Amino acid sequence: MPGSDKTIFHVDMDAFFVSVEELFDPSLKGNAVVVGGQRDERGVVCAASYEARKFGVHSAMPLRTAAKLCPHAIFVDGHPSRYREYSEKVHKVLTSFSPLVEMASIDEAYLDMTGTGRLHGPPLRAADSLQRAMKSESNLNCSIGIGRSRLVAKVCSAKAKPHGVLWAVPGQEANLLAPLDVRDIPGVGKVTEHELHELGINRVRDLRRFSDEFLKDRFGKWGLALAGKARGEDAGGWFDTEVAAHSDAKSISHEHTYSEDATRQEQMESTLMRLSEMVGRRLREAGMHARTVQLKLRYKDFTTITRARTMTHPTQLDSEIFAGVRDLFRKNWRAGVAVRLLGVHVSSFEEPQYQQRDLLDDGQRERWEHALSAVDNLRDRFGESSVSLASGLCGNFRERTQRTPLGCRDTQTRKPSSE
DNA sequence: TCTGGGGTCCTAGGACCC
DNA sequence: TCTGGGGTCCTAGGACCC
Repeated sequence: MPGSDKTIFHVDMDAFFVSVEELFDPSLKGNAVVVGGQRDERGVVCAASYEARKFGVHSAMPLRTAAKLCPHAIFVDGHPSRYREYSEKVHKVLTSFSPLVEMASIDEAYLDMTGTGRLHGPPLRAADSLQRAMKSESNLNCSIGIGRSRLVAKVCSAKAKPHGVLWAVPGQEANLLAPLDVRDIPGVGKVTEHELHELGINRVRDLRRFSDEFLKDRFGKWGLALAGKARGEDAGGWFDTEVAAHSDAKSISHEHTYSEDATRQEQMESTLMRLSEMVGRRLREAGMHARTVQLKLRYKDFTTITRARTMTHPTQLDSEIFAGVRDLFRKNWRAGVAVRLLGVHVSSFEEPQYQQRDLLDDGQRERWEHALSAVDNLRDRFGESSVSLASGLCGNFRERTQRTPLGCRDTQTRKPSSE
């Protein structure tokens, strides 16, 4: 009988965003609640309470659709900092059960519980203790799936919701998966589901009619993984089941969808400036430097393009990120066509090589990075509007900055200086 | 029903080099 | 000069997840 001898827990918080919001406003409890924005806004549902789900509301659905399906729902804006705060509490509870905890996202985690029997008892008892500890220490409910692979554990936690526990007994994985819809396999989305249906594959058991070779030819590398998943294996087979602390980020991005499509170049470039500042700040906080900057541009009709540029040296400076995306924007925006969304994305993180190149230039760069970090700190302590950078100081563009009462910026980019 | 924002991973093609 | 093959880097797009 194949399989690892590991015991993996997948812990998934129940309606996480909604539950956190309820802690801050108990009057929400028991009601249909939609987190993500107001009922008439351009946006989608971030999370819905179980009461709202009864009316067909689910995440990623347009807010306006949710409002039609469930008119009595209470619409609440999201609060990312609250979710991060509670995510840390969750993480703390989990690490008291196993040293091997991998946060897979803000509200779910894998635990390697192998060999914890003497401390926590058999899997079901350990899961029960964990749920109780979670409730008493974070005030939140969670569901737990238990299996010999991450995949099986995750499928089980989904089936256990809400506030349940499901254990896939070793050796029974394939039988447990067989009757499930292929869509229940993590990684099978709308498109893959459709392609599988065309082959007559609707349930996981149908996958067994096809050889690994056939699935590989048809779906590439993914097909092979899929064949394994039907047996309950992780992507690299039974021996790939590792739970590891989270690896470093590979990209950082910020994007903005206008409440009304934009058509003015100055307006869009000021948005790109703001997004560049947000990205630069994240880089400085993480102590990272990026070599590739990318612009994302979505037109009114939803057609979307991305344009990237890789530089010779990595940066964390707002001005260099902005100079890159502004140039990409000017070269690629079809002038006059209304724009719905703009995004700034950086990747290819590398250590800067200060000594290697032009010493003068890089000495100046390093001083600028320190100066900007200092600005970040001041803004943290005294508010966003406490520091503004004078014209010309930010690099090869001039700006005049005004702040609205909300603290939002309206930056006008004027005549660029010579480049 | 009129479609967010933050990520990860994969594929495919072209440039370039040996 | 009629024309291989492998490797790496880069770009663009897309599927998928929460």
